[in-house]
Amino acid sequence: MGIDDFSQTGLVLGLGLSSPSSSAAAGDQKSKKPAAARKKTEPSLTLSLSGETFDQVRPVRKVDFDYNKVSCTDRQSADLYGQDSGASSFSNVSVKRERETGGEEVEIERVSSRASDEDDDGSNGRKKLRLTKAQSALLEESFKHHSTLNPKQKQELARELKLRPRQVEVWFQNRRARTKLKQTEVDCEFLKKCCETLTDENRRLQKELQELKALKLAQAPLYMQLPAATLTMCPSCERIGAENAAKSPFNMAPKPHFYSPFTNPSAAC
DNA sequence: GCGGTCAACTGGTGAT
DNA sequence: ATCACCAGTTGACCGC
Repeated sequence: MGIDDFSQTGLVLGLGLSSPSSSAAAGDQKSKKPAAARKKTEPSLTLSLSGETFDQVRPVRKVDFDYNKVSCTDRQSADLYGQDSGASSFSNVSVKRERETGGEEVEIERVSSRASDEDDDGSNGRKKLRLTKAQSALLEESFKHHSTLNPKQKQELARELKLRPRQVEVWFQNRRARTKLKQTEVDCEFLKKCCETLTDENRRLQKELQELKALKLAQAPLYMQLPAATLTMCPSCERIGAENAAKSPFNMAPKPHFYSPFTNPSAAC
């Protein structure tokens, strides 16, 4: 008996938790204490018309009691609400989703021996929810308009998508994280390029500096080409130094006047 | 089998 | 105290 067979009955068999509070969705709003909230809830088995009890579906935690609802959605709503509203949250049946060539998604039921084993010891690994294309599209569309949701928007979106508000909240959190990561990668690339550009510029300027130094050295008087250690500053050279500076090919700041120990300082001054 | 993706979780933090 | 958000992590699933 496959999902389709279930679906054709128009009934939903739900294994979940009945919260003492108004609804699981409302309890989920208090996201800071999900574990505690779950511990307060009671496992329940529900049978209802399809599409009525999606908000009872709870995520699976490895150490938590299996409070997943066992439900099947009808084929008409499979495209939008196909998986999490039931199929992907099966506690004893895992559902493999395959994409047909036309892009339409099909759900293939298969028995999971692991899930069966988990049933034996009462524990369960969490099942992977895959949002349908329609659900993702709607979430993306909503994300375009506002990257964060207020509680009302969250409730409304969850109702539209037939997901729990917590799932919508998680999707937005992860979506923001992905956006941020993507932006970080873009920034990183940009900074890399900046770094390369600056490195090239630095290299070019260093080279230019070397050339200017070489040029300056070539055009400097003989005494200026002598090592600095062999030069002594003339104590009374202000005027002459300034003149020399004015004659400098680089015409920079006035240079102090140096004289060679090999020349006569008094003659120079 | 392995790596990537992503829903879901945990623990921390700041705002109210 | 409660809530929303975030960073980091986990685990299921999928394609190769």
